[in-house]
Amino acid sequence: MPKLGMEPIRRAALVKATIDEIGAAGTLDITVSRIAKRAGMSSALAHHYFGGKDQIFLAAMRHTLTVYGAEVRGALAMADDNVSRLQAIIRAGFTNSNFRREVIAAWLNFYVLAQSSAEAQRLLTIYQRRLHSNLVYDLRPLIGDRADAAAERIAGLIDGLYLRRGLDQSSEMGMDATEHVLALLQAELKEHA
Amino acid sequence: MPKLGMEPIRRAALVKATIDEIGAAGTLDITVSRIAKRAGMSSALAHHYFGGKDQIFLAAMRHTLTVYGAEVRGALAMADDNVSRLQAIIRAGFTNSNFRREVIAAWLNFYVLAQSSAEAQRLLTIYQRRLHSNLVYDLRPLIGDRADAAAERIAGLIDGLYLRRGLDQSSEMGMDATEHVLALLQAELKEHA
DNA sequence: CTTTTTCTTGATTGACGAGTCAATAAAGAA
DNA sequence: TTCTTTATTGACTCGTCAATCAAGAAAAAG
Repeated sequence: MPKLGMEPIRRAALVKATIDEIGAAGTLDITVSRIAKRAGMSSALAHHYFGGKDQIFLAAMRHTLTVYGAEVRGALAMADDNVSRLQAIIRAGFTNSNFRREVIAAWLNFYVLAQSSAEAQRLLTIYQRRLHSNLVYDLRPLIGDRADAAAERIAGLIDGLYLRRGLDQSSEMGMDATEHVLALLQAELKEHA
Repeated sequence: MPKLGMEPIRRAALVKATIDEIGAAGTLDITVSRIAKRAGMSSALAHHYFGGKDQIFLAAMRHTLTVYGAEVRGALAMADDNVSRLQAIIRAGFTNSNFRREVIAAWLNFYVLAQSSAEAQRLLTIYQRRLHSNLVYDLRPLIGDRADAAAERIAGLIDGLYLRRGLDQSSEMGMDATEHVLALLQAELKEHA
């Protein structure tokens, strides 16, 4: 019973199913059939809309990065001064939604994928650059020349703590990760005085 | 022409070949046959000595962690006071050998593997705990109660910068990563005063 | 009401890969 | 020498999976 305009619906369902499947398996070693079944359609249809497994993965990756980007933008919109904007950026990285199993699995696997896929590499670089430039934008007025190096450290600590907390997804450790990065931020600001 | 006592030699060759193959592919999605061919033997022999693909991966992971551990211990042996020991630990994470393509690929993939393999998870936890306790050991005499939180931040920054630098293995960025973590160390120490 | 477009899948193909096994060969033990 | 242990592989099994395709079914267009 073909309703028209199915394409965007199917694509969205496949992207979600892909992320869930990655989360369930912990790997990119999952089959198109399982993704399609989870999304409620045949594997042939998945191929029809995406063309191949690789493109399904890349779509899932784009989606993950888009969601993260939207979260950051949302948090930034509610902050006015430089310091609270910086705090918002930091907090956005450690929200509960970012600590769901599937999201963690997706990020880890995308890092791996970036080693063999130029497009994945590109997407990840965009994420890194955006985070860096967001940080520099608000750090510069506060600490001037030190902004770049400080941003490098803060971004590194965000990624590193996310990696460490993601591994043993034990309870709510996103809390303390946030505190650690905020502490680093304060140290970077105080250093200037 | 079976010489006796081949087992350790074969195992070592397979472990090395596995890491190289992971580095070449960027993935754990590699075949036992290719590993075996790279190690100069038949795939049947690989199965004979390791029992299965999973165990080959775990052996490769153990080897990688062992090498890293040895590097740290070596660096620590040449330092006497607390501060230079801390600097040695930090530097050990960013040596050239840790930035070889295969080593980076191995680490990234082991993080992914830890999501689906209890044993891999265990090994990675050991690494994290050891790094943390090494840092605390030398931080405690310097900053007391602050040691634990500071160690968390330093370890997080080490992992995070390694992740970021490993992705775009552009030139010698291990240098600046080291500087960043050393800067954080100084900030943590100064904070105490 | 026929034609075209969109959507959908079952069946199939073609390839590949993990793990097994029987058989071979050498070295040492008895 | 004969027996046993260790090393080694080619061939094979069994399963899986990505990708293709021809065909069907429903909506929209004419």
